[in-house]
Amino acid sequence: MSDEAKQSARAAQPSMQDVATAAGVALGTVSNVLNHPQRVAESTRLRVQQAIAELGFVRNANARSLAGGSTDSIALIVPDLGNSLFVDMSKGAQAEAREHGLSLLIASSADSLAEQDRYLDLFDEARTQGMLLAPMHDSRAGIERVRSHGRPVVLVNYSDPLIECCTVLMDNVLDGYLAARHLLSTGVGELVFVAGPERLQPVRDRQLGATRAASEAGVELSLVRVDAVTAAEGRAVGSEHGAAWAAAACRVGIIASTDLLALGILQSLLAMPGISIPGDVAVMGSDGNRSAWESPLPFSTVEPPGYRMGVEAVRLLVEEIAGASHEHRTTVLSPSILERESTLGHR
Amino acid sequence: MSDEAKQSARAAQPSMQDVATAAGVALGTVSNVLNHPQRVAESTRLRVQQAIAELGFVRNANARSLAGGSTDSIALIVPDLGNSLFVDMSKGAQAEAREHGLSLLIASSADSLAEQDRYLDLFDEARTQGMLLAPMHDSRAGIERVRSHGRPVVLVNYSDPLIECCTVLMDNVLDGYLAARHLLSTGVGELVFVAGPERLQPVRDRQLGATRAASEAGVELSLVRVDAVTAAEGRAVGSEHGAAWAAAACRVGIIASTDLLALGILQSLLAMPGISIPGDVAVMGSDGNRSAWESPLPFSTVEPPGYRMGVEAVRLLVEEIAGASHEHRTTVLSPSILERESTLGHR
DNA sequence: CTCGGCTATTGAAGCGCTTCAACGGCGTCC
DNA sequence: GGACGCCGTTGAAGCGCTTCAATAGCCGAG
Repeated sequence: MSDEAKQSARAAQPSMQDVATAAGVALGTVSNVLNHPQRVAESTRLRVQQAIAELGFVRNANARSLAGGSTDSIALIVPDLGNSLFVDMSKGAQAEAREHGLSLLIASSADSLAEQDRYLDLFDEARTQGMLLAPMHDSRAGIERVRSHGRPVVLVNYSDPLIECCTVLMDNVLDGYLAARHLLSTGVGELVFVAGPERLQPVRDRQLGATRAASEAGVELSLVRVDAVTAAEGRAVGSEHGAAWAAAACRVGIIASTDLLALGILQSLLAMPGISIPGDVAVMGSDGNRSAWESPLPFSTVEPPGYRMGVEAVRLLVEEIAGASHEHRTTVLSPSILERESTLGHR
Repeated sequence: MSDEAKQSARAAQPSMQDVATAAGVALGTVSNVLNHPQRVAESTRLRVQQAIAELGFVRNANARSLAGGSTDSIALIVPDLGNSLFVDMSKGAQAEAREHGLSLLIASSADSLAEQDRYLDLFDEARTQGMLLAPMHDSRAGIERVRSHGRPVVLVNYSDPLIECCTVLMDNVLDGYLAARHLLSTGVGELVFVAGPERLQPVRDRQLGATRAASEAGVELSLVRVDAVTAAEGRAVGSEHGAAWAAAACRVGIIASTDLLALGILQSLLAMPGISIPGDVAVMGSDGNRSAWESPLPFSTVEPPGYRMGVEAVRLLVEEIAGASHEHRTTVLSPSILERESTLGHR
């Protein structure tokens, strides 16, 4: 039997018909054993199950969903698994998917729009029940394409007012607001917001929140704009402005629009002699990206509710899949502040 | 047309037959347009393509692979996407998969054997070309099941001498060896290895390497064993032994068998007054897990070659898929040392 | 002893696609 | 001008499964 099993495996895998023949029953009975066991007499069921085991039969999911008309998987496409937000999100999504008896397939578009489109199409063709997408900028065409095929898409972490679908966001305005409030509470007299490219919506929102907090407190907030939210850009900013910040009349609070920027800024500031952190300059990140935490000095940041975003996104998707009368909704979750050495230790 | 498209999307998606009818050609011709365009006259091709666009036709990948007999995707199953090793691995695997025209599906078993089995079966039933598995301990049954169905599996990061298949490993003995050598080079006179549970092969190997380096240098290496490789256990170890380490006659070098342990140890040591790091005690991690880098003091560690492991694993898998005469191989890649403040700054 | 009403099983009709033998039209060559 | 070959196209036969109407077998009620 071992030989026999091995041989049949080497060649083509055994089909349901093979199982039926081996068990001396009809094809439909095998199907019933698998899908409606209560319809089958116990003796028959046992015989079929034994045949299945002996032949090493594996259901063909492709044929199954062809005949049955649907699959039980959903997909999550994220731009970068290196960002811990998306890892947390995938964990939440997976847990919630299993609650609903769905399997979650994860794909990373590696920050490439082309790759994102490839996966959208792949999952579209695979007839998944629906998709969760943490879209890149300019994803509209791909999203609309999938949606127009009747396949629901829930957006996560990024919204597009022109796309009409369920969305799960974190409150990036609050993110910036909390970051600024935290810095202000440590006694800084001046704020600097290091912004990324205009097109990055989360970054824009954080700026808005920070600005609001600053004006509420009557503190000046100045702006530094960079072309990319990377550690390298952060280092450049630090080198360029570090001396001026340290020389300011009052203590300066820096809000980096992402943790990678914060990392770079800290790296360069710490390399400059005579600047005390957080004495002269206090620095905050604002997206809780753990892969930026390889820092010479642990820095404060704002943590996004990644896990809950994943959970909520699956809930919305499941509702839309089931829903005859579904109305698109947007869920907004709040981030939380994470205080560390780059801002504390002084008043 | 917009209405029409929307309607057909709401209901069932259009099939190839629908396209054929719309374009006034036979079913087979549509298939040819999609799969062998050069066989079709240009005028016909254009007509068909237009019909496809108008109907919003999407190939059904399930039917396709049923009829065609194969898919073009492979899967990667990892225990935890929170560990940056597996994130790097998935990036490498994805890049290499695309080189070969394959799509990579990623699944996380969330450290649950049951979940790992679920995904093994899911991908088995989905008739993927093969799987990459970073197995959990005790995975043999599931792996053998999939392999016995004729579906190749490549193991990553963990080997099992009882399972006969291609494997990609990092050299954990070298990992421990490098860590110990690095500490010795900074002038420690005594080494401590903080080991995890016996059953964790990588941890055992690191201990072996560290032991070897210690004996080569004629330095004593003592052992502390913990039940789990977590930050909490690390803190417990630090609290228990910290004072003794600091009081030792010579400078002590601590090798934690994982970065999470190192993190915990550092957290507790730094909370104890009067201990200088790396003056009295130097601490190293040894698996380069970036999610443990939220450390009060950046620590040295050994970085695994995650990306290259992903690439190599896909290569082996592709070879086995293609290979009539395939011989199982094991590729071993070397880690590299990462020096930071927890060990440097003193001689 | 018959018949209605069960339950367990069967067989066939698709699901949407790929593949391939067969076909028809047309230009070529002798 | 007829035979030949070629290219573009067709139609049908599956791929492995689900579903469902139809059937067979069985029991108890009449």
